[in-house]
Amino acid sequence: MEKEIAFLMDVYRRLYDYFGPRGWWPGETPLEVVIGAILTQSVAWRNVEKAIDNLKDANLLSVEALAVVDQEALEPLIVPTRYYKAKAKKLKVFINHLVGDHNGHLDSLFQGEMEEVRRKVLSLWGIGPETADSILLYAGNHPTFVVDAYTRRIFHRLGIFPEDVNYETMREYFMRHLPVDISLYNEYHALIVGLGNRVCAANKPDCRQCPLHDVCQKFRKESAHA
DNA sequence: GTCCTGGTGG
DNA sequence: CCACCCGGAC
Repeated sequence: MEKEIAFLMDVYRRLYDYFGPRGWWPGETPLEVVIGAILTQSVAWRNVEKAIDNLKDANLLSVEALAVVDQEALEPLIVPTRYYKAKAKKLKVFINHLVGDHNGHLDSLFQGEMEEVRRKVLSLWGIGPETADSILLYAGNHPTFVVDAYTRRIFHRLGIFPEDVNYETMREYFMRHLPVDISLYNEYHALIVGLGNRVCAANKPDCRQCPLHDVCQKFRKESAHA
């Protein structure tokens, strides 16, 4: 048990020393974080920025404006994020719940015991575990660990998870072995994403410049063959 | 052609 | 388990 804490904190320190603080989430307000978390599903963040700029230019970055805008009017603005019809619906579903059950206030939505809030957010159509945890951590200041496809890929290569590990198993691993710390969870996930899209790529990982190469099982195996 | 901070429905 | 949603950068 103590070994896992030491390992996870060593990985964290290496990533932090390599990248520095990432300053996440890249959104200016809690509402923007929520919108970004939905729009970034399976899409590069670069595309999300375009959509958020479009929403901002249309004066739609407020609960009041999003509450009255038609779903069909939302669609053309978020085309850069792919699946724009589905995502327009997801945004409306979230806003409708926020207005209907919380008088439009995110503070009210986030109030209460974390797992209770998480179940409530997860029950909304279009909000899966990664989006829910991103919203809870980065907009709601709840200490939940966000995991994603990068986390699975990186920690599988490190030798920690099987390739087909599910979301909840990964989340529980981090939350069981790390101290409950919002800032740590915030930065750790951001660093994992940084490594995932800059170094530990799906096809051609750049293992030579990876700050984790000497503790990586996959790297050791490939070296053993050389 | 590949990959990108997923989620739903069959 | 798999199809679908369905744009943009490299």
